Amino acid sequence: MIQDNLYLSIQTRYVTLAYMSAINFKIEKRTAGGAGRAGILSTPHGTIRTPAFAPVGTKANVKGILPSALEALGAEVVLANTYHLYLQPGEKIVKDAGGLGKFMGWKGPTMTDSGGFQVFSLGAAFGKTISKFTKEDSPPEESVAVYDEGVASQHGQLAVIDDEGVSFTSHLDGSLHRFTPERSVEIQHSLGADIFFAFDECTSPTEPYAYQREAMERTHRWAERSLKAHRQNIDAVGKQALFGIVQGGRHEDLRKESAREIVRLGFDGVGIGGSFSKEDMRGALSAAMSELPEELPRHFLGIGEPSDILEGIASGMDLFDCVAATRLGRHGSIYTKHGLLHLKNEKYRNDFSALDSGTVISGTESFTRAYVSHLLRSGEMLGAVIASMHNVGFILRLFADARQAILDGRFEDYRADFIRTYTHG
RNA sequence: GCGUCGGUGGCGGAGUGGUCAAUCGCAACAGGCUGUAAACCUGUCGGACAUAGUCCUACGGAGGUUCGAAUCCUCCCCGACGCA
Repeated sequence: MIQDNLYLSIQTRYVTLAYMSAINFKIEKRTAGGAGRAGILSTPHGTIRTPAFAPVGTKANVKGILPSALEALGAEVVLANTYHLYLQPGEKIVKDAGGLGKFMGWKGPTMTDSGGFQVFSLGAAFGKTISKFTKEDSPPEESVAVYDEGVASQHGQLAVIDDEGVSFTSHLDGSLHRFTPERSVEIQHSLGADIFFAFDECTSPTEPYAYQREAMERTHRWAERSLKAHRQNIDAVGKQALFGIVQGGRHEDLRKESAREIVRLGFDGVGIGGSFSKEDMRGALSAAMSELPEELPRHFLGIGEPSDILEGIASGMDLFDCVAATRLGRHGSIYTKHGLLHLKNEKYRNDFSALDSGTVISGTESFTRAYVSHLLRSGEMLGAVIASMHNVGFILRLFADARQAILDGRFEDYRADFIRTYTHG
């Protein structure tokens, strides 16, 4: 431990001399015999106790949840999206408002994703069943297109990649736009989040190895260009930290290679990206982790569901973000310690029990399943609000409990207990 | 009382001689959702047989015309409107 701290301080000094990182990360405790850790991440807008969950607020709002409620639920950081804010209202508005946090009324730390994921979701995954996670048994060619033909480009997608960057067709009005790594950095400087990500290419798991390598190498070149663009803005360097993103699909050799390269480039932190099939996540993750230095904070992009979160924490991930909590809630499903539950189902119409008995979630204590079921059925937005709050609160509680378990030296027990109850409730 | 227009599956509402167990919307029932093109999407939705498919019962009621009727004719019941 003493050696670790010494190593850390040397690293910190080195980084300080070189770039004056806007953030500082300190590991407090590690899981016994495992890779997991609890730490403190200091940012210009406050500290984040890790492992931590960043509720996703794509368009500078966490759907259905006021910042004050978010704070009460225990959130310490939120993540917004470059692509969406660039299109609407435009990054200048956000900058003029005083930055993302001020604009949205959130006092704590913020993050922005680079728009890289949209290269995927509006590109390779466009109109297909592929998403952040892909099921092996649903081949993409059987997918149903749900997009507006008039908006789609002749490629059948809204984003087309070349080595220099990506051309986008706006999903809002069909207008043509272009992102490059430099442009993404420039926009994210305007958005002003404490932590932001390098522009990357997220690939579909259905792509062959050769393409996974090609995309990974492109992501690396983009990473280097992103860093260069960032460092040219001295003002931003002191206020914002830049995370590079590890890609490489499901291939462990690519994941290792990518992790080494992203680390070599000298980012303030590392994001693990990608679209997975359930089976591939663990292998890809552990391969990448094996190449990462302890002292860099690690963000597991787009994860996740409770079991995946615990898997990530056990593997040594520090930060997570995911739309599932809000989306599931908005669509009528809630997390409980016994698993996911569809509140719109008939059996909850007269279920006057708590949303998840025994789990106290700030602001939702007085609502019953029957009440929220009624609100959801009748299309009242309060139903979506309560369910979203509940889910975000549930996930934040999971993180808080997991963190405490790490500090208490009983993380694996906690994880096993949670999973047992959650999947066999 | 006379006249006109109507009565279709839980609701709204298409269909106006065969390709109709009947387009579509809503509701209902279930499923999906992991760096948000998502307050969204998908499936089922008369009954029976596990499915394909087959059979049964159905378009206010009863008759009739026809090879064949939700669709045409007659009478009856009900509704809206108009005239007395």
